[in-house]
Amino acid sequence: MLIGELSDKTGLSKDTIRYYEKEGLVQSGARKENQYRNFSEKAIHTIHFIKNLKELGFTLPEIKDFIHLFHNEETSCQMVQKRLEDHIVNINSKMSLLESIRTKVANAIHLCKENPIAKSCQTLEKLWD
Amino acid sequence: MLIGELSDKTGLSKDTIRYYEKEGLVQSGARKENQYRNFSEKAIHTIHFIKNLKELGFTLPEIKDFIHLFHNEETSCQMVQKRLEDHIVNINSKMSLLESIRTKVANAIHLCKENPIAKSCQTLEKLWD
DNA sequence: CTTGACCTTAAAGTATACTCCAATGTATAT
DNA sequence: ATATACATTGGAGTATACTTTAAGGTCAAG
Repeated sequence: MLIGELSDKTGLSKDTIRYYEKEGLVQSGARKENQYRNFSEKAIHTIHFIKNLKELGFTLPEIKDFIHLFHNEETSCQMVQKRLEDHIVNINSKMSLLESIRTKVANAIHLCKENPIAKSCQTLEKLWD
Repeated sequence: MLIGELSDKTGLSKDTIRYYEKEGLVQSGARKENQYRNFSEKAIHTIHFIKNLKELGFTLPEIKDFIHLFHNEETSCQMVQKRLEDHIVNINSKMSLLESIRTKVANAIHLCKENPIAKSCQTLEKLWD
């Protein structure tokens, strides 16, 4: 199928598909005589796979790695698990960072509420010194 | 003081200070005759203020807004509180997104652990279809 | 044979917050 | 006079995942 059809079937823009191909995430096989890309049904699955992994917060290089894993006979479930566990570690550290920020911002809001009439904002003063 | 001294006193690189000045976050006042920037003690506080707000996850344009608030007579604590509340809403939505991703990834890991011997990884298969 | 709907490429633009570079000017000590 | 340690500028580079642009080739229908 041509790129437009693949685009319609996956909801991914044609430009994005070309970009993914350039990055080695999707393959179009041999070009037609007219130089048009020629995708197989498999490309639909590949793009589906990419979308699912994007939703899990993986980057394109990481997703490329997953695609290699998927096509490699040697791949064990443990290898996949390892990637997922590394990923969850990253997610956890991002969450703790956000959590600590949230606490600080919540405290600042609390300070504002305590002195609602104050002409000068205690929160700003505190950030300044 | 010259930019190098300000850099030493704040721990911010000279390039970053110049960048902040260009963005209107810090002011150096009138140049010396030799065209060197001439910072006052206040610049130290301003940079301190910027750093504190960066730690709370604010962007430079947002921080610039806070600086304006700080220097404006009209600023009420409520105006500050409003910014903080908007910010916490953003933080919360980022956290829920991460939380939902974490759940999905944890489920995938669980699936890997359930079938540790499987030659083909159920998790990968599931992402593919 | 022209119109319109396809397709192609390379290259630049977007957003954010710097960081680095090159070329050059200035101040101070020896 | 020179070495060294400062300072200046404009502009490019970094990372990520696209999106947009410009200029042009291909194909089927009327």
